[in-house]
Amino acid sequence: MAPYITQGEDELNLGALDGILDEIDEVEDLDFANGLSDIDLAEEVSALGRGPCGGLHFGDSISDSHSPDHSGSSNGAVGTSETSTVTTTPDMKCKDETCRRRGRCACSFDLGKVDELEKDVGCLVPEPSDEDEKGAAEGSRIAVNAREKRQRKPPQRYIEESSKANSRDGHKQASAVGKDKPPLWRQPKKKRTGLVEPELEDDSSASESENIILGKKSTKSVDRRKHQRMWTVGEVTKLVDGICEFGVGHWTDIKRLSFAATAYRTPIDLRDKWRNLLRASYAQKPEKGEAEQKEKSAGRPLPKSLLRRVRELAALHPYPRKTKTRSSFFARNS
DNA sequence: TTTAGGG
DNA sequence: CCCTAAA
Repeated sequence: MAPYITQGEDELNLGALDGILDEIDEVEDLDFANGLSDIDLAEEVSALGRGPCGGLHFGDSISDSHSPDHSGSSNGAVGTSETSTVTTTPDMKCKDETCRRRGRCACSFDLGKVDELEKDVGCLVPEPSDEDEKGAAEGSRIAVNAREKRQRKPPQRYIEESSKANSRDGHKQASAVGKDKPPLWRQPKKKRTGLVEPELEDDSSASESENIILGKKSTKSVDRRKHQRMWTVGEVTKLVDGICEFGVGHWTDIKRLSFAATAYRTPIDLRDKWRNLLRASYAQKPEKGEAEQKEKSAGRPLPKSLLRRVRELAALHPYPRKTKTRSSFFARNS
């Protein structure tokens, strides 16, 4: 094969690699979905099965099965049928928001639009995206290459950051350069790991690859984005699902359930992603022009269903919890 | 400790 | 994504 990447690379390859890296992640995800890793596939299926916040869920307790706290009531009990659902829910831990949120579940468009949903689903599972196909083809080859490279790649981490940090702020970042503290951005302390944390997805592939991009010749434009893990549709789906289930706040709960298997992606990340999603959704909502939408979608095409759900949730609550609508609670009580 | 907001 | 302030 062609010696794609060798040791003595220059900025030339860096540029190409940059674009490639992006695809690598996708490829990885795809591979998993193809059957290499059941977990990812399961996630996709689960998310899809539920569709819009528990619209069609079958009894698949694939990944959500382990919900000790909520006693699996969130397993689609919401959208199952607008009738009982919570009959056997012994408000063991239902404080107020959680219970209420679950009951309401802003997604009301699902049932009426099953047809559309089905279409979206169909295009989502089998072939995530037309782009991916291309990426998969040359991505697989690259993946191997990249893997080899990252293996022998020295632990060269934030050399530049140290000097920069020193010059800039010199907060506590400077300490974590290359000494004892490994560059683990967010070491999963396994502290509150009540449930098993397989960490199977924690292949340091993406993280390491990122390093390559941050070559020293990157000048000084890489301050905070040490590593950027790309959010795939599956992740976003899960995120939206979790938000729909537990509510907009409660990132911890969402992380514990929907993202229990995902080592990275701390609650804060979830929140950030949600914010970005809101931005995207809001930017796209008023615009009916297809041209602009197309451009936006070009980067990271989100399934229509996903966007719809985001819009729904966004419409329900701006970003942070609104007024909590506590008035309604009181009104009902009195 | 978690959430919210800003960079 | 990272950091900081407030609950």
